[in-house]
Amino acid sequence: RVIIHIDIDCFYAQVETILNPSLCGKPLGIKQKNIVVTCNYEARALGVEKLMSIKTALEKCPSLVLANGEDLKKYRDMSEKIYQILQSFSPFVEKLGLDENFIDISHKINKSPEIKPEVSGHIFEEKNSDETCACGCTDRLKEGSIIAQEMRNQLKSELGITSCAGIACNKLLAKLVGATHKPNQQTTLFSASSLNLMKSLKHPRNIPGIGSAMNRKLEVLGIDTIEKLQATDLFKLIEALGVKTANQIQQLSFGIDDSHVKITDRPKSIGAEDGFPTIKSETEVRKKLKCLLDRVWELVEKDGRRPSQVKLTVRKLHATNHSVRETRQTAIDLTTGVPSNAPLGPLSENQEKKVITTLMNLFEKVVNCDESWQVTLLGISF
DNA sequence: TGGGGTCCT
DNA sequence: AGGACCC
Repeated sequence: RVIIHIDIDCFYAQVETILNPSLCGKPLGIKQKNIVVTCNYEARALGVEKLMSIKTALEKCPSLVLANGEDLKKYRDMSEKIYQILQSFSPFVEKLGLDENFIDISHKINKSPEIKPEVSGHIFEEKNSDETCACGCTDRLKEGSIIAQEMRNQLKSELGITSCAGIACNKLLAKLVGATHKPNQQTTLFSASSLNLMKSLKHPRNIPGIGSAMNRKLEVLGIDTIEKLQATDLFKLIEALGVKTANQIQQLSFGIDDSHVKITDRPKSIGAEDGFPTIKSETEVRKKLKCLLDRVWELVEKDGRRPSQVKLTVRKLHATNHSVRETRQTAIDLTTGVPSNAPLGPLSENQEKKVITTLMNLFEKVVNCDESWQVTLLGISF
């Protein structure tokens, strides 16, 4: 296969700069509540990092300009335009978050090209990559790099967006190799260098698919390098992680990933949440929920499908000083009064009343109304 | 630490 | 319903 991974450079910061060109060239951070969730390269040069607290960021970089990124609408809109452009190259596009996409272009690769393609962009380990694989994949990947370049050129010319691309024979390697030259560059991995790319990650935690929980289990086993993960006896790994996960992550450690690019279709859930210092009364909760419902209903209406379930998310300030999230879900019937096949419109008063009542009932299952409670986040999801 | 999502158990 | 993972 030939898989391309496209990753937009500091996505939120680019969108803000396109919407407000006067930000261009200035150190820019995108803030959500107390956190700089991402920032542009000017800010990074001055010491700002992703997920840093606003306080620390301003200490490091007093000239930092901040844009509020709590409402994701602008980013969703740009993400959709990016997706549409990539889809014009291949129907096999999978979104990961708002700013990353995998594209399978295997079917677009010329079986017998008249002229041998040259690579566009970087090659991973250029020096020792002069061998051409007997199966023909080297030329196929080179052709992939040309297509990736065309995709990135089009994102730049039509949207003004710069991006990175990785080109490889599977999703794992495409994503990893694309990150080796940033920003606004692309890198191709020929399969002979796969093991070297994996080893260059150093720590197993750097493999996508190995998160903090699995990493902790691996460290208990003394596995703290990719090579140790490769060399670990599979039965030992199965004992700790279960057969499926054990097999999967040991394969990943060798750069093997058979997972397919899964076409991103309509979302399985649509939600909105909001965090805040603290809420202590049910009237405040009701008000917050109404506000969230208006926000989420915009998205639901655009989607067009009639929700059949609602989920409430509540984050409580626990006595032990750290917070806990709980969810409650129930069926909901929003068809009463209208033909059940009628298009979804703006939220009627009846529907709003029904949803809010349902949500308040769910809320009472989460908080014990006799005792005092503090809520620091509410979320609605359909 | 934020405001989203997916899939598996 | 929660927990793991991703951004």
